[in-house]
Amino acid sequence: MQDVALAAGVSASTVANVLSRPDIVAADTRRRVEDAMRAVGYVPSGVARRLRNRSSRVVGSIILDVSNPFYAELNRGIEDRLAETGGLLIACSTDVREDRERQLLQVLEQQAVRGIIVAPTSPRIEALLEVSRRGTPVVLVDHPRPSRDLCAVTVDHELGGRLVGEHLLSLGHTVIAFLTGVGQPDSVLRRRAGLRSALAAAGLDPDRSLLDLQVPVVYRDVMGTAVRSVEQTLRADPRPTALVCVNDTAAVAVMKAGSLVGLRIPAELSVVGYDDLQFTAWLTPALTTVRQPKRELGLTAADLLLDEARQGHRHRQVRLEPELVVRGSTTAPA
Amino acid sequence: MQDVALAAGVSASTVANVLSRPDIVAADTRRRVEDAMRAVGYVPSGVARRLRNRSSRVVGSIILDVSNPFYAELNRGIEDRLAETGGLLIACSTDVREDRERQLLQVLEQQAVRGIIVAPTSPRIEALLEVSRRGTPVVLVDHPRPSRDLCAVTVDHELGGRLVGEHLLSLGHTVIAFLTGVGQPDSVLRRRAGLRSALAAAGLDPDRSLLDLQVPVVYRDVMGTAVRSVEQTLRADPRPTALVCVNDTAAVAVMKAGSLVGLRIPAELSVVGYDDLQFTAWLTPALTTVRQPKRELGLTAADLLLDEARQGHRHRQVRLEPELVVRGSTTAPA
DNA sequence: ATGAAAGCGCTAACAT
DNA sequence: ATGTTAGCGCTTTCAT
Repeated sequence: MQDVALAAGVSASTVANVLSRPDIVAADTRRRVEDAMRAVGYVPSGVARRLRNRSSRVVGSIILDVSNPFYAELNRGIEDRLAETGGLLIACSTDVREDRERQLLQVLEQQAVRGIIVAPTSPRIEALLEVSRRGTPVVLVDHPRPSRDLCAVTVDHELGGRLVGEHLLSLGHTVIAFLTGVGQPDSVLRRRAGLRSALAAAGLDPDRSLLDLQVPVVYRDVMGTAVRSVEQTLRADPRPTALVCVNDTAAVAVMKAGSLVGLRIPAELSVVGYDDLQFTAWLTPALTTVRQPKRELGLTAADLLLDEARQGHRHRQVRLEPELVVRGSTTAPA
Repeated sequence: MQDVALAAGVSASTVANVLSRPDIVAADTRRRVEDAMRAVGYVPSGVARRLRNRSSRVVGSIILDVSNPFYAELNRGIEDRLAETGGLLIACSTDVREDRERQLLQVLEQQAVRGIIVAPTSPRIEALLEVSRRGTPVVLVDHPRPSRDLCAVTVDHELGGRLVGEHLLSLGHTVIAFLTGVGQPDSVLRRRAGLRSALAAAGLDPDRSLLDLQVPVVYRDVMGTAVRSVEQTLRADPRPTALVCVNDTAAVAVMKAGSLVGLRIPAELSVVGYDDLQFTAWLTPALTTVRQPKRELGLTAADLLLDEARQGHRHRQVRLEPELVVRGSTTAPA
């Protein structure tokens, strides 16, 4: 900055003024300074600026895994909203490790980011509350127990489950399997509750008509896991005519497993996913699933975060609605 | 920091020493200071530290689209490598807009990040060279014309094309269609060159045995685009017996389009993708494709970037090899 | 072993 | 309209 000032024959503060309040600088002085900047190859120090100003344009997000399509789209929503006002996103993955979440939280707080958007690995949010209390806004995404002291966006997973239940009931299914891994997060439990409530509302006994299939997922052998799941479904008595999967990836694996064991889908078994990843529309049969408003989740989270800077901000809890997408993988039972 | 010093009954510099050189502080003083930090709820200012130190733990990446699985995995590789030394990633998307790339580059440089990893939108890299010259290391990913003045990682796309060609030839295909959008990047041109060289090596005339199918992609109607592509393939004379697609997503769409028009794949048409996204293994038929070393690309880029800080660093150009993955979507022509 | 002091690059109140 | 000046929170000599 000093160099620029020298080259332009003005003081450093005039250079500063050209940067932050160009209107108060005389037009030709401004031009001289701008030329000098270019000549010198001057790059303003965002770091020094922030030390002075307190304000940062960078927001952090801490989510499970940036390479998971669901979170990738979520992040994309955040990024798009931030970009509208020149903001940037630091996207970090935890791999569901609580220690990593804590570490990332700490680093981001020290970076003095504008705020942090977190899809928490655990329901315990004390650490998040502390960060928020110290002055770095925190927004929760898809967390089970929204706190009055934090903004939050969630998806109504119970509705998601209910929509699936109602759809299958309307097709005539009365025995349904619900395929999950072991030790599922709250969102899955809610979905299950929604599914059961739909069955109950139709006069069925959820304990008899909903079969819980908890399968330990072997990551090196997803296909093997899927085949076992399908076999287990077919062996059950009474045999389920529909299989509701914990997410689209699982559903795709299950459909493949079905074709491996010679099962016709949907004729012999209807399959339902969750998330609505893009390619599921292009499978054969195309997947019936529940669309999560992934991008909207990110947009809303960013909105809430940006609003924290406003005078008189009040924490809000927003709930978004998922949407049933009926395609070819479900049909009436044989 | 002053508060902590007061609470611990020491000077600010002792607090600073506890932070950056704990060993030179007397054990019990250190304990007193650490207690005070906790009591006060002290969070060191990463910003001030960087203004003093020059060093940042944050790396930026500028890629096409974080929600594209290919780039998501690339970023994941970068993030994983950085995490090993406490580094963080700011992941940004350009949507192939050059102005956005320029803007992001500028913001990241001002943030004084440790370095920037870029998958450039265009072959013109002057701006990148300038940033690098001014002191922010830049690493190129998958850029066509590696510069001697920048580190770079690329995938040997020509090899990728050749592998596909050799595979199809070995199955007995002699008329092959190559499906791309219009105005393809250099990487696709190289793949095409590899494909042609394989045909030539087998004694075929590439101009006759390779049919270029450039289809304008309508993003709102990917399926329509796919159907038109398949129809165009089938109408060509001589009729191609294999369709090589620009990427896995296109290949999946094409397979779906095939099933819509009653085409049996691979019996009547072999289909090949590119990238090896996870779910392609679970399609029916599973997709024959070329695996790009997505995560390795990220790991290597991060390695190169971190190495820039080393005394005596020399810019390097690393080329990674793709790998043919043969699955069910290709077979001998009827 | 600890503290005093200077300064990283910038901004904004105040003075000219 | 422009310049002077006093920090923002930290690190790092250099004294003590």
